[in-house]
Amino acid sequence: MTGRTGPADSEATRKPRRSTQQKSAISAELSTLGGFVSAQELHRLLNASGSGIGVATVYRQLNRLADDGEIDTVTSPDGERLFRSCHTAEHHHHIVCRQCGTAVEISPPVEQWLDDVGRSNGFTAISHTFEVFGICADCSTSAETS
Amino acid sequence: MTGRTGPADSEATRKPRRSTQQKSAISAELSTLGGFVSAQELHRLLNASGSGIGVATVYRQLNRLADDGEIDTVTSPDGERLFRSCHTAEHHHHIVCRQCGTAVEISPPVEQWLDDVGRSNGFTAISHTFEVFGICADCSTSAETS
DNA sequence: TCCACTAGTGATAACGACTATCAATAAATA
DNA sequence: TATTTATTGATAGTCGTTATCACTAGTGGA
Repeated sequence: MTGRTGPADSEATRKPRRSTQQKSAISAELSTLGGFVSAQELHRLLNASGSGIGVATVYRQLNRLADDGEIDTVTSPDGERLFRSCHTAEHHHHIVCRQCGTAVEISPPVEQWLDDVGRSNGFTAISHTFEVFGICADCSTSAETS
Repeated sequence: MTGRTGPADSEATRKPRRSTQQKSAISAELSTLGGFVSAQELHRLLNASGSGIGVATVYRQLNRLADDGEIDTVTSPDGERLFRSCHTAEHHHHIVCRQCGTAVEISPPVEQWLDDVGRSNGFTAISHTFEVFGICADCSTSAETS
């Protein structure tokens, strides 16, 4: 016991969360982009526009935002994690453009199905990833005319 | 023109393929294991049982086997690739035990659905990953009784 | 308003998975 | 058996991501 009063963890698990310029810059950039971006790319973009945010901070904030459910994450085919600001809190999936990161939300008919399959095979604590990549209409037309 | 006769690429793209002890050892270990393993783990196991196979070789063979469709690959939630010998050549998915790597083949009702969704959103060249992880019956019971 | 406290930052080292390099080795073929 | 060259293995390098740690800057109280 330290004797400090403290905010007595308002939510389930207390998490101080202090608002900083970097955090705002990151979320801002993320929402103006719209599509999915890698942490590396985001870091590059942020520094290109002047702010001297470090890589570590980008990763930190991105992870935190993801934990808090404020952004969506996806793992690209080559193992890189991609992020995008998302407003739907509930579980959903995307079809993501390999080229520009544009994403459309989809709801594949697998959630219920998965439960059944898991149960009937004796599996518990089931988690799943369903990620779809493709080339969006814009990118495929611009590729043709080049 | 080198003048060599050569096998005139029997398949689509010619690929010499020479049979080596290492390759056999790797596929053997893979099929006795049964479940999914990471390249690193496989390398560890192989060296534990005497053979002095290098990491590079493990990765090379694993990649080659995967390319040839002789083994299945899956990407774990933390980005590591897992391999297992598989006999079904056609496209399918698995539900994999996070603990022991045991896998059951599943065929989620998404293949056709995906086509439709992709088309209706203007996406082409669609690829998808659908990976399910859980704890198998064996592992969950052994965890209880510990 | 000033201060103490500490979450958050940033530079960089470290880490882990994976790949490239390259001399040496060992299958296949003549 | 000799020749050719695919394959190997040790190792350095790449790349994404995280840990470390001294320092900076929100925040709440005096």
